This record gives sequence, C-alpha cells and structure tokens, in this order.
Amino acid sequence: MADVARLANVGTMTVSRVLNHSAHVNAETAKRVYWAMEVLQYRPNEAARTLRGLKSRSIGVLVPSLADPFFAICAHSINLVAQANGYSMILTTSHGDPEVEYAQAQWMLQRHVEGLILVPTQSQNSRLQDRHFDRIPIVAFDTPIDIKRVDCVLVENQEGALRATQHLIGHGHTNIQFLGNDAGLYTIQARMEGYRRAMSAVGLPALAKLDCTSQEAVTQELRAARGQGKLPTAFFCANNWITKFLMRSLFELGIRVPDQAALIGFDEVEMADLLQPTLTVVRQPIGDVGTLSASMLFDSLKLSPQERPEEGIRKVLTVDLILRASCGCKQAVPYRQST
Amino acid sequence: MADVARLANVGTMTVSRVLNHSAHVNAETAKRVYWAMEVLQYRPNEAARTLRGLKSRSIGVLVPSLADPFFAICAHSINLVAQANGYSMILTTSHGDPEVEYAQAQWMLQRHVEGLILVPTQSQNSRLQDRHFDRIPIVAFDTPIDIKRVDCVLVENQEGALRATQHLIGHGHTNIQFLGNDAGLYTIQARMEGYRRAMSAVGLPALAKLDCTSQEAVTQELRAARGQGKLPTAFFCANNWITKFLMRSLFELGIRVPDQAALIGFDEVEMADLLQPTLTVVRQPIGDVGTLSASMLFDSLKLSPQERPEEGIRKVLTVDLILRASCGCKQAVPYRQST
DNA sequence: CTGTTAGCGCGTTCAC
DNA sequence: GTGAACGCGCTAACAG
Repeated sequence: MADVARLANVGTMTVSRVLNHSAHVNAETAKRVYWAMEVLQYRPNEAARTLRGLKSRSIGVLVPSLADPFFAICAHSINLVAQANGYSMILTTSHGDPEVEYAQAQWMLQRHVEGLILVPTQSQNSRLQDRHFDRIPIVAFDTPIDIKRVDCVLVENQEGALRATQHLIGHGHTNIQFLGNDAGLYTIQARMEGYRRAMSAVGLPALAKLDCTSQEAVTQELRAARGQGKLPTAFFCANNWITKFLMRSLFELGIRVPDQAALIGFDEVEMADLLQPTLTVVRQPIGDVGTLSASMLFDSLKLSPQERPEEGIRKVLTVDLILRASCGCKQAVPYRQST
Repeated sequence: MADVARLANVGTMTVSRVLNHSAHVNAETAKRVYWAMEVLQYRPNEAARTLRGLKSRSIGVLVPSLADPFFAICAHSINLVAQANGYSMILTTSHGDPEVEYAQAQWMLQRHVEGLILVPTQSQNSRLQDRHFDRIPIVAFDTPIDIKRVDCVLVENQEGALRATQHLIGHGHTNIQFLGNDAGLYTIQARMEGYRRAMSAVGLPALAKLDCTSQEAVTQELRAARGQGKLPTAFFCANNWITKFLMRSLFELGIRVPDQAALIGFDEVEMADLLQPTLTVVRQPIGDVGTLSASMLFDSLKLSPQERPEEGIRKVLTVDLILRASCGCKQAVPYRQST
C-alpha cells in the first residue's frame, strides 16, 4: 500500500480512503491512485483489515454433513446470499458431534467470522452458550437451540408428520410404524411427536423404531417382523435416508408398495416421482431454509451489537404433503421442481 | 495476550512460545501460562498470525455449484481432509462463470488462503495464470486446466463413455444418441469423444444433442424426434442431470426402457438401483476425487515454494460401468453403496 | 480535501 | 531459559 501511495504521490491514508470510499477524495487524485493500484497490481490484505478490528467479511457455516443433499442445498443457498453481500463463507462439518461443533465454532471465532449459521447438534445445554459467542450473531436452522438470543429457522416438523400420518390413517391403515435413525435428534423427535399425536387422536397405538441407521438394519428388522407375521401395513419415514433404506429393503424382500405396505417419507428424495411406485413425501422448502437463515444473519449483521434484540426471531416454514402413489393414492401428481 | 503474560508473570514472548511449542519453556512457567490462558479464556487471534506473514491455516475451494450432489460430496471429502489437518475451508461457487471464478479466487487470495482446490470453468486461457496465483499451490479436479504447475485429478471420461457406448452397441443398437447440456464443458467434450470413438470404430454415425439444459428441452426434443419417426433406440447421457431429465421425459412420453429406448448415464444417481428399470451408469469414484485432491494440496503445502515442482501431477481415476437394466441387460446387479 | 501518528495482536530478532 | 522492541498492512483519530 505504501508503494501505491508513493507511486501516486499521496499518503497511504488517501489510498485507504479511495479503497473504501470512506471520504471524498479529489477526482484527479483518486484517478492517480487507481492507476497506481493497477500498475502495481495491488490487492488489499484482508488479514490486516480484520486485525485492525474491522469486519472480516466472512461468516461461518456449520452443518452435520455435506454428503446429505438437504444440508448441501442449504449451504448452497447460504453461499448465494453471502456472495451477494460480498462475504466469504467458511464451511465445515460437525458430524453431529457436540464436541466437534464446539471446537469448530471456536475455531471460526478465532478467525473472526462476523456471524455463524449452524445446525445445532443438540438443542439443549449447547456449549455455544459460552461468553465468547455473545460477540457475534448466530442463526440456527433445522434444529432449534436453547439460547434466547439466537434466531431459528425451522420447518413444520410435527405438523407435517401429523398430516402424513393422518393421511395414512385415512387410507384405512391401523398398523403404522414410525421409522427413525437417531432418538437424540430434534427433527426425529418432533416428527415422531406429530406421528404420535395423529395416532393417539384416533386411539391407535404408536409404534416407533428408532435404530434404522443402515440399509442392513432396516432389512433385518423387516425380515424379522415378517417372520413373526407382524409386518406393519404402513410406514412413516422420518427423513430421506430412512426413506431410501426402506424402499430398498421393501424391494429386496419383494414387499409390494403400496399394496402390502404403504409409505410416506419426510423430505423429498431425488427421483421420487419416477420410482415405482412414486413416492409420497412431506416436502420441506430446502432452498428457503438456507436463504432465510442467511438473510436473517445479514440482517443482524447490519445492527450494532447494542441494538441486537434480547430474544431471537423464530421462523417456522410450512411443509407440503406431496401425494403420489406410495401412500396408496391412485392418481399421479404432475412433476414439480423441488428446492 | 499481554494480559495472559501479565497474569502469568512472564513476557508475551513466553506465551507465544508455549502456544506454538516453538521452543523449550520451563515446565513450571508453561504451567502458569496455561493456567492464565484458561482463567482469561484466552484465544489466539488468527488474523494477527496471518498478518504476521505466517500461514493462514485455510484453503479455498471453488466449485460450480453445491446443489449438484457430485460437487457437494467432493466438497465434503475435501473438508474431511482439511479438518484432519487443522485447516479451515473457505468454500464458494463459480456457477461455471470464468469471471466469477476469477473474482472469487482473487478474493480468496486476499484472504491469504494457503492453497486452492477448484473445478476450472474453462480448461484453456484460464485467468488463473495470473502472477498472483503463483504464490500458492492449486489443484484442479473434474476439469483440467492449462497451467503446467497445477495438479489435476480427473476420471476416465473418454474411456468410460467409450465402454458404455460399446456396451450399447453390443446390445445391437445402431442408432445411439449422445446427450449433453453444454458443449463448452470439458467433461462433456471428453465423454462425447469417447462416444464418438466407439461409434466410428464400428462405422456408426455419431449423433450428438448438446442443448439438454432443462427437463422441458429434453421432452421437447424427444417429442419432435418421435414425431418424425426418428427416435434413437439408445441414449448415452453425459451427466447425472441429463440422465434425470431423460428418465422423466421418457416416462412422461410413455416410452418404455429399455425396450423402446435403452440408456446409460455417466455418474451415479441416487436410487438408480430402485428405478424401473434400474439404471446402468458409468460410476466415478466421487469421494476419492475429493479426498485425493485435498491430499495432493496438503502435500504441496508441506513443500516450500522453491521445492515445488515445475510440472503438476495428473491423476486419472478409473470408472466402473455398473450394469443394471436400463441398457438392456437382464440380470440385476446387487446394490453397492455409492460414493 | 489530504497527510501524520498510533496501534490492532502476534512472532521474529536480538539482547539479557 | 526469558524479555523488549520492532513491524506485518491497515485505518480511526486527529491535525493541516
């Protein structure tokens, strides 16, 4: 920068002003500065700016996994917003581990991210309550977090599961099983609660299986149930992984859908409209979740620390029950682009 | 840091030494320092370290899109390697636009990333040849780049397409169409070349359609071809998007696969083994592409700028033809986990 | 409108 | 084995 100043016959301060448009500079002078910057191929050093106590123009994003299309698309949307605001996105994964989450979040703080967007690994007793994190705005999505000031973006988990279950009941099913892969996950719990409410509302027993953690586990379970003649006539899958597992298992065991077993999944899966049968799902607005989270973060970033509200905003996005054939419905519904 | 030093009754330098294990410090003293750091909840400032001319412990990753499962999974693998090395990953998208790519790469440089992993938007005349970028190691994946020094991680595009086309020919097809969505993309070109070679080797005419950019476009095209009675009897889809488009179009138009039209796609798609018919594809080792790219970058990072080779390494990963039913093969092949 | 001074937090170079 | 001073590149505060 000193070189630029020298070449342009000005002080470093003038260069700084030109760069940041922070004050009026004589047009002539500015021109010389621009010229000098061009000649010297000068690029400002972000690290120095950050150190100077200013903004780092970066945000941190922390998701369980990028291999999950849901989180990948959220990250994609967030990045779009960040890009539009001229910010960088530091992205990393927690693998659902609170320790990793904490360590990574800490690490991002040291990097001076101005804000954090994350999928909390646990909704309660989060270690992110630490004093340190008070400096920056945080947005949680997919899963809430018990820190008052944090904004949350969620979807209608209970409501969606309830409607799906009711739909299955409407098809005459009484033996409907809920399939989850992790009893500790908020989304699983919320969706299970919706399922439970729908079942008990009509006096049906709730039947939950929460260890569907792999293709094999699901196949095994199904095989066992069938062996005992206790195969449910309908399933509700708590997320897209389980839906995929179940579809494969059903196929492998030659169980016809929806005749022998109906199913509805939570979260759209690719090609759901091309499978045989086509898949009925509760669709969440994936792209909106990411976009909204990012927008809310940047809104907070515009506020000074003092004027940030005590209590965070909590948005709950609506979900849609996309009726196709796996639930037992006859009519096909025309294809609509997801996300 | 000064506070820590004061509380521990030492100089700032000693604190620094303890932090970086850069020199022997009396065990007693070190203990006091650790204690003080704990009490004050001290965290080193990465920006200052970076400014001081040291390493930023971050890498930049630049992909066309995170909404594409292929790139998302690559990013995931890269992140895993970065995490293992204690590095942050700054991730952003180029949308396939060379201008955006250049701007974003530049921006990452200003952030002092130590290295760059990217999917080049164009393999020739890349603006990344700029002097600036000589400071850091670069790894290109999926698409090569015409800069001698950069490492590349590719897959057998030509070979895979060739084998797939040969397979279709083996099924007796003579009217096989190649479907692409962007004639400017390296991967499309390479796969088309493989297709072309296979066709011309047996004296068959190459038939390429390169504007399959949307669901509608594909359906339109198919409808038109059928109207003229010139529907190909087999298709080779250059990537997973096109495969999905084609499958839907075929389904919508009621064209039976593989009886009326056979197809093979490049790159695995989710649930390919559950579609009717199951999908024959050329599978690329997605996870390996990301992992290898990241490993190569970190290998370069271990070298000093002087000892970095003039010429980059070029790795080409093998692909597999996964035979299922859409090509016309009868036997089902058991499910194997992708990625 | 423009230049000068000072210091952000760290690590390196030199003394002790 | 340890501490003091300098400077990385930048900008907020104050002169001029």
